[in-house]
Amino acid sequence: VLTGAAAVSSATRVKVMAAVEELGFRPDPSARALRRGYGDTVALLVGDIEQGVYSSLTKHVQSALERIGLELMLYNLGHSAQRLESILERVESMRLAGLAIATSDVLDRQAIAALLRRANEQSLPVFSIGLALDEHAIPSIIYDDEAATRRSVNAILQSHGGPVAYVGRIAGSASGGARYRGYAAALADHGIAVDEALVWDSSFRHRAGYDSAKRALEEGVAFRAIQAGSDEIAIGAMRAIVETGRTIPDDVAVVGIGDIDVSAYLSPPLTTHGADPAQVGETLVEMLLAARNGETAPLRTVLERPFIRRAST
Amino acid sequence: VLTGAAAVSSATRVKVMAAVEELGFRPDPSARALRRGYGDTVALLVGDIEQGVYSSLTKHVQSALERIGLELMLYNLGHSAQRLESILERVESMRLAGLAIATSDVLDRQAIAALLRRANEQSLPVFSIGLALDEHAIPSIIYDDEAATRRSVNAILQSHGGPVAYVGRIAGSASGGARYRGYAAALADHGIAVDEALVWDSSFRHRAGYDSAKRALEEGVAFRAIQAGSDEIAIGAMRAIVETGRTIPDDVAVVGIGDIDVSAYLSPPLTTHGADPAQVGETLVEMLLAARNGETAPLRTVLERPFIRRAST
DNA sequence: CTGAAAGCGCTTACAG
DNA sequence: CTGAAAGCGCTTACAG
Repeated sequence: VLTGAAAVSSATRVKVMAAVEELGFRPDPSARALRRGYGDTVALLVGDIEQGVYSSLTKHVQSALERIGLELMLYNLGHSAQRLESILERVESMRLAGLAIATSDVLDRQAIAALLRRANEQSLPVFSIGLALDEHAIPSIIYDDEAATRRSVNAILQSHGGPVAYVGRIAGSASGGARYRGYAAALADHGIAVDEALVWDSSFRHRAGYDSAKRALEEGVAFRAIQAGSDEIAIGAMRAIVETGRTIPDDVAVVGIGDIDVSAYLSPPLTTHGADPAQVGETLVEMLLAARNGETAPLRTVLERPFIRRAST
Repeated sequence: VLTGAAAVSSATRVKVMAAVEELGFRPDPSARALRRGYGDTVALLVGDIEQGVYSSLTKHVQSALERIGLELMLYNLGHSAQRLESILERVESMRLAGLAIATSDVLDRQAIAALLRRANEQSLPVFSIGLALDEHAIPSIIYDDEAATRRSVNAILQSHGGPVAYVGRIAGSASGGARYRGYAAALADHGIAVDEALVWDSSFRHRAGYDSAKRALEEGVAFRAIQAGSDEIAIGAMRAIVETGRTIPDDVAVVGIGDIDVSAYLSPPLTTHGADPAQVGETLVEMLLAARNGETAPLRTVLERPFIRRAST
């Protein structure tokens, strides 16, 4: 009766359901997982739960999963490829209902191979959030980051002029790369060549944005605006700008990407590109349900980022 | 050999271990949980994963658990008592290795009763982080928030004078309450009575701090400094202060509590009280190990918050 | 010290 | 349509 798999008379069904109600019967998840081969927990591997974009993603994914009766097991990658391998190994014996990897880090061949092995050998549904892995037949939910920064850098060039610097062309970050390409494309739209002195690598954290901008300012590099690779980077850069006696946006305009909670409450509030974690959670759930029913979900879902103009530009 | 429970000759042990190595044998977690009655996953229930203090806590708890071979299952309470009940019900059948509740919300009798039932009936180790439940025999890891705000408000009164306002005496929040008591105690230390016009309730979010401060400023309430109930609240209040043309700290000094990542990169950087999530993770693991071995861990662990002075005071 | 049996709570085929 | 058996992969007692 409970699995709905067998033909049962409605009289029996009613009796069974009454007993379920009376006894408060709940199928045992461990026993069910043991017998079925898969349970009701989904592993979510995030780049860094301390970053605003990942914590809000986690919140929405968890509540979306909960709505269809699934549990969320959380792993923090800490942007380490080595940790990914060890987590995949741990997870191997776990009879998961699904695995979602949410990181902007480019995965090396080995890591992708490990993911694919897991997906195929165990017929475990694997999904990617933020990183396009659809070429590897892994359904992916991504943002069009290149279009986003291209749009904002074009807007800055028109309203404030140049030069525009880019902070956060993070080595080994896919979204860092896409965001940088959008920046370069916007410059090309205006017939401007990329000046390597105005492109600064960094990690995704506040400190990285602060350090990059501080160094450039101290070295006397001239720029009218900054497009950052994340809101955290932008916030760090803003601090460096203010600390060295400059004003935002009059001396330097700043644009982030991600729209974390705090961005609207900075002084000045940060112009940025929004995200839609609730939509990501919904899409992931749809993909899980499709995989469960043996249907094919679209391999690539692309979400647009709304451009949010605030006083930092 | 693997459980270490039986007497085995060393020759056999070696042969078994060799086979384990060769075959890459890993005990099946579902089967083990089914037979033992408990598995290797710990449920962590957090107040709101989007708040910086909870995301860094989650990160450190996960990595501490991982070190002793445990998995973390995450639930977001969203500061809702109703959600707590439904999560406890879900979790009932899950054969958990432990359950940790991390929220600053005061739990009502019913919720505490549900927690205790779970702990006793199923002999499930239950722990509390941030909320003192040691009176109910639930081991608790807490910060001395009252001492923290008492110290900072005393420091402000000496360096900047008064009046000092308090934002975030959150209805139904234990830490909001403790932090408010510290504020009131510091005023008493200076022979000052609490002025209800200077105490503003709010939730823990940026918007709440912004709204409270904005309203007070527009109504012409005079104050020289603000002690906030969290860093997020402080950030919201800072925005309202700057927006209405005042300067921090010259017109209004601001102190937060929690030391979230962004606080050091604000303009001006926020004076606040630190946290030690790594220590919380370690302590939780010790408590879990003690419970597993039938030992008694201390029922109450109190962590001190370091006072971090930055330019907002 | 070794080996085999019982049983955790389910689901899935199968006999009636 | 109903009922009972087999088996998922372990751990724990028990017989030898």
